[in-house]
Amino acid sequence: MAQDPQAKDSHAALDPQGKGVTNRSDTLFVGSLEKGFRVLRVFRQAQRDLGLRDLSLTEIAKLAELDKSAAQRFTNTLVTLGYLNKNPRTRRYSPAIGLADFYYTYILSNRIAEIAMPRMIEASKKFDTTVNLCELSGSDIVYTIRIPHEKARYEATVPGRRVPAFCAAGGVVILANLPAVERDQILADSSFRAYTDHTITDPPAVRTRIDTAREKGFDIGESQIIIHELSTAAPVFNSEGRAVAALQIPVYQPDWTLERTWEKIVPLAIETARAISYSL
Amino acid sequence: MAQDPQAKDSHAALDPQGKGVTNRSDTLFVGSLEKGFRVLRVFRQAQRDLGLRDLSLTEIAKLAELDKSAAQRFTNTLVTLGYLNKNPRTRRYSPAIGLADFYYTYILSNRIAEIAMPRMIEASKKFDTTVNLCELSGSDIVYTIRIPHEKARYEATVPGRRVPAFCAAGGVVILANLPAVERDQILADSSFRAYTDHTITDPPAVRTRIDTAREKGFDIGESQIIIHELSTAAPVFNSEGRAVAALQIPVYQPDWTLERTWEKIVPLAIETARAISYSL
DNA sequence: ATACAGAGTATTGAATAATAATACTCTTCT
DNA sequence: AGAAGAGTATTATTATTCAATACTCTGTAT
Repeated sequence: MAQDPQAKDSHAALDPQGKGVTNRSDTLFVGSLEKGFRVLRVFRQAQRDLGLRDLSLTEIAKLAELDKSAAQRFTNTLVTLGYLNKNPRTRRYSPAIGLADFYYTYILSNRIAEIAMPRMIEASKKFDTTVNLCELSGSDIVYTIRIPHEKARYEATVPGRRVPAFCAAGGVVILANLPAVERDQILADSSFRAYTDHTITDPPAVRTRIDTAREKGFDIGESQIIIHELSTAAPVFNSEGRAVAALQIPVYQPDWTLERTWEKIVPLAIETARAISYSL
Repeated sequence: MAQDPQAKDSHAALDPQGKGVTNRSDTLFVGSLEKGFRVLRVFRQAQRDLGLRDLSLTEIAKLAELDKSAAQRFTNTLVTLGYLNKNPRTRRYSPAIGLADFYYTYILSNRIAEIAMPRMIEASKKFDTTVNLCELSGSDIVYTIRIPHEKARYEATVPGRRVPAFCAAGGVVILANLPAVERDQILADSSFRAYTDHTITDPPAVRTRIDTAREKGFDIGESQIIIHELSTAAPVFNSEGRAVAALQIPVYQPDWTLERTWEKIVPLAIETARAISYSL
């Protein structure tokens, strides 16, 4: 099941276009810190593009665009801090368990996730489906909470996954309910790359999809990222009426038809999203 | 349900007692990188101890033991990189979605988690229970994969959570199957703090519990970390026979009695852990 | 077996880039 | 309205990061 032609999760610029914030060349920008993070990021890239679970020093240096000495210093530091493992036999580096701390820190600071969690668990039991929460990050969405039920492809079940907002149902419903300027900016920053043969990448078609999602209050993506996946999403609003997240429920053909999805899943997604919104 | 007297997740030294690896004072240790991470870690501590979801610059400076200038530089850098949010109104900082990337990176590099995931999903459906995978990190265990079913306390459902190995069922079964020297070292590093009135903290009693777990091949903790929780765990071994993880299933009294847990949950945990082990 | 290439590790002087002090501005509370 | 506290911007100083280099190890090929 499921196919996705080594589709790179978009990633690139997390940079939250500085609200008067300092930029990369300021004296207040600590370059060493960025280099350290660059080393960590390289592992995600290597996984995606090369299918590698670990990396040698020279590979890290190459991918992170650091010289050998710098790579040496940063890997050593990261190992000492518990964020990278070093296999003493192979001398290769891999991500370490310490990295999980950051996700925990983020999620625990996230009121939306906290409020959503019990409702998502409940919703997932209704039809034994996966239920996800996602939010916007640059022009991607990131899955923050996942209640997995289907045995989908591994990456598709892990929180922290990034996919382009324009083609993911969760992204579409968030974009649909954002102020126009923000939406336009994000679409301008998006590269409309296809994940499957069915991915809607034509900009006018993408806009139509978004407009429809705004009118109807939900979106269904058919094989947009994973083939045979019907991805239903509804927006979550905070108390100021801003679309801050999306509740997304994927189901798979042929177990689920489009009709049954409309009938059962759409109302569940909308209702759950609404319940979360009311509590925010 | 559930109580836990503001029990600090232990955290402290991630430091994987350097295997000939450089230490903190080497020229190969980049201090700026550590300071940056110290700022991020402070948020977890603040959550735990102060219940704060966001922090002011001065609070960060105090907690991270940095002067105001340093705090300023590091927060600015982290905001630019997308790892902290800054609320322009309140000027307070909070963890940002970018942090979720690291968990994803780690989990995708983790063969055990990948193999465990589908079996855990299956197992969770058997009795509609939560199923977790955890591994050792210093003297803690960290939950790496969680399939939540019960509406337990929020923190208890989030991957990345840390609890002391000595009192968590998952920790006990891992410790039980580690080489004696390693086990002794970890116990020596542990601070036997109680989470509940029922937590077994007496060192000889802890050792007895561990020995029993080794003999029987599983452990059940009764209200060890959360009251009314019956926590069942079984060890996962890699192909060299090393205990690399634990499969843990929590159920709650009075829905579940100790007897039914023995009868239903223990075999499920053991069987699932074994199935994972065979595939490693 | 031996030699060679490639990769990883350790050391060091140089200077860049991080630092800490300080002055300035804004906010908030009395 | 004024004062205190917090956040921001700027600067000279020097400690810390840096990159070059030499050394050691590992594994492969001859």
